Amino acid sequence: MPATIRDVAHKAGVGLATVSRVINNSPLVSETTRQRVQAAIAELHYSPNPTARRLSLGKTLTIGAIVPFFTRPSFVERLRGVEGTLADTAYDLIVFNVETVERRDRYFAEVPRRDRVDGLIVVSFTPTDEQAAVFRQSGIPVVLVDARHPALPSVMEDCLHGGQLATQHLLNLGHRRIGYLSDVFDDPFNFTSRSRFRYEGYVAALEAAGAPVRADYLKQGAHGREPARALATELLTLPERPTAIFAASDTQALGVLEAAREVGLRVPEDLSVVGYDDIELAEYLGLTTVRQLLYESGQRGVEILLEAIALDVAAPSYEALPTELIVRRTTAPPPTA
Amino acid sequence: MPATIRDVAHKAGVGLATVSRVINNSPLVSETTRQRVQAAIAELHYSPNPTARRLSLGKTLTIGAIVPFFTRPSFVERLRGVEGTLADTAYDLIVFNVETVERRDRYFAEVPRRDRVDGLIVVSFTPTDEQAAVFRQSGIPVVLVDARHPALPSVMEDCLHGGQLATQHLLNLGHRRIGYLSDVFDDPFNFTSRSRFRYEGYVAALEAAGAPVRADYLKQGAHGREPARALATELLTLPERPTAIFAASDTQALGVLEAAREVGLRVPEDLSVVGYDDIELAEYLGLTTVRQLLYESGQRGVEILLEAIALDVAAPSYEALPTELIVRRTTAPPPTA
DNA sequence: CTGTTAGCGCCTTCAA
DNA sequence: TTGAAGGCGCTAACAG
Repeated sequence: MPATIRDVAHKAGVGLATVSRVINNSPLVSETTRQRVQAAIAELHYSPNPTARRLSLGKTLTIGAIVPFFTRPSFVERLRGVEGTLADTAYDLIVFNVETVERRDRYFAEVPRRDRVDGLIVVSFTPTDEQAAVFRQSGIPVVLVDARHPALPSVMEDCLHGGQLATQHLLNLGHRRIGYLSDVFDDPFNFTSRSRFRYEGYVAALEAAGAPVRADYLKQGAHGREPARALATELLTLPERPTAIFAASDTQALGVLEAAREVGLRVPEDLSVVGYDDIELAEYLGLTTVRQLLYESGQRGVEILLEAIALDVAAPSYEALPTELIVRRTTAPPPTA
Repeated sequence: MPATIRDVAHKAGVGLATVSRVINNSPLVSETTRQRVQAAIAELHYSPNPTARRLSLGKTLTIGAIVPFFTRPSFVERLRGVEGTLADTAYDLIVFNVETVERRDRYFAEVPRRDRVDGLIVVSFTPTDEQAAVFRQSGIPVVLVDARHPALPSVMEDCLHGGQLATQHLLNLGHRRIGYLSDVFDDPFNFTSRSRFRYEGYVAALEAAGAPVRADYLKQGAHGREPARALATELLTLPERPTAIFAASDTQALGVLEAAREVGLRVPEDLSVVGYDDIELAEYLGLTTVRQLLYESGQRGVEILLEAIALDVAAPSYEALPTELIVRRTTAPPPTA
């Protein structure tokens, strides 16, 4: 049985309210009584009961995070940013891991409640308009990280910028024939189609450099290494094959690497390859790639959330996070024809 | 402002207690009033305020997990087991990520409190005797996962078994000259020296098979791929080199693979290699390795914790989890001499 | 079976 | 500056 505020008040010979004031750093306490109270607090190892505090304040002092968090290392890294930022505040973090749609629907229905959390971070999931409406009606601020919705505050990497970075790097090396390989673009009305925006960055860079944007250099298929290998083989056996390939994910870049090996092309001498994501394997294999600010995305999400809580408004917004090019050993100038 | 129990009582024309009884499935309610109350609940979209519930019950309905959770994928997997198991209970999960000693000490001091959590899971950290004493005095059950302490309930992989598995596999393939490579054993009084117990399993398997345990086949050094590469080179340039090497971690196995390449040995034709951990790279490279039941360790930890909470006792215990051998492409019969 | 009442521990007016 | 008292929403005796 931990000591209560009453015990402290008793021991210090003051009223409950005074102890409360001391705990909350109210200036309305004389120095002498403050010290007396603090002595009593120390003696009793007192610390206020969080639950009672929450009930009395009408706040949960808790932030929820709904995350598909074990499916990919990148999600974990974002969550790390959330936790790390929250650790220095008075808020607890409750984690809701989503791996199935049932789980997701359940959490979406049960978690966004005033009496459950003071705010909610949703990572890597683009809500439908209905789901967004539910979030808004919950009365608590909800911030999207690595996703975007017009009705909600969102933090997301700048895919267009990432695509530009990668392409510009190849352009700078002297490449003009650059292929793009990705999974099929999502619905054009989906604001979070990453590969689509990466492609737009690719196109923008090419056009700015006056390089041709060739339809036969765009290959799309299912996600994964194997499909990417097949697509890359098509690219590499073209009459006029590209001298560089930008893959929309590292996984797909691995497929490109395999295809190059099979076709007998050396990387980077004969073919340059750029990936996207900077997964663990990328470093091991020396893959040039684009890295997102994962930790920072979680951090910014929390910052925006805490601000929304403090101001009691959660205006829709969109914040783009910059990306970073990691140059390793799979890119070089094109073969001198 | 969500509806309160009072609103429901009012609308249903009953007393507060009756609503409470309905919420908590008490049999002491007539079917008719129960239905009336439930109708009111539905109409008002009522759901009980968790904070008030906690205060009244004197329980937090919350479990804490202290995890070094972003430093390695395996920790995340264990945490996943914790979350998944808790998801089907009434408990919330608060996550405390530890990446620095300051953070650890702070969490160890602040988190184990009755009014904060009902129970605590500590992952992959072996407490000192003092820390264990603090846990015990906190009055809440604390369960160790992937660690062990004589004063606390613990769940940990059976390292000895893992070492045996790996060695037996090599023995079965016909190897007799098997090297062991690991980081330096921890203090012998540390119950969680994994590489030490893996070595003991290795020795046990060799002895059971009547194979020699040679001192020159045991190499230890700093953790990491590079040191392992150096150690493996020593092993492979021995006058009578081993035909197989068991590395205490996949990372170190990667170093062995590199060393083999440098020395001009083919894997698995000339040299078999077994790792430990089954990291992501292991699958990519086809490394034969030992996999632990990571998810299950978190799950068991929670089960033990919930039981301790229910029974209000947390007797020290130790539960060993089995390990699994994953045979891939780095092991084969030894070269026929 | 059901309603009334007294807390759970803390914060916050309102008086003094 | 300080203390007393009411209330946050719910549960659990205790009477009826």
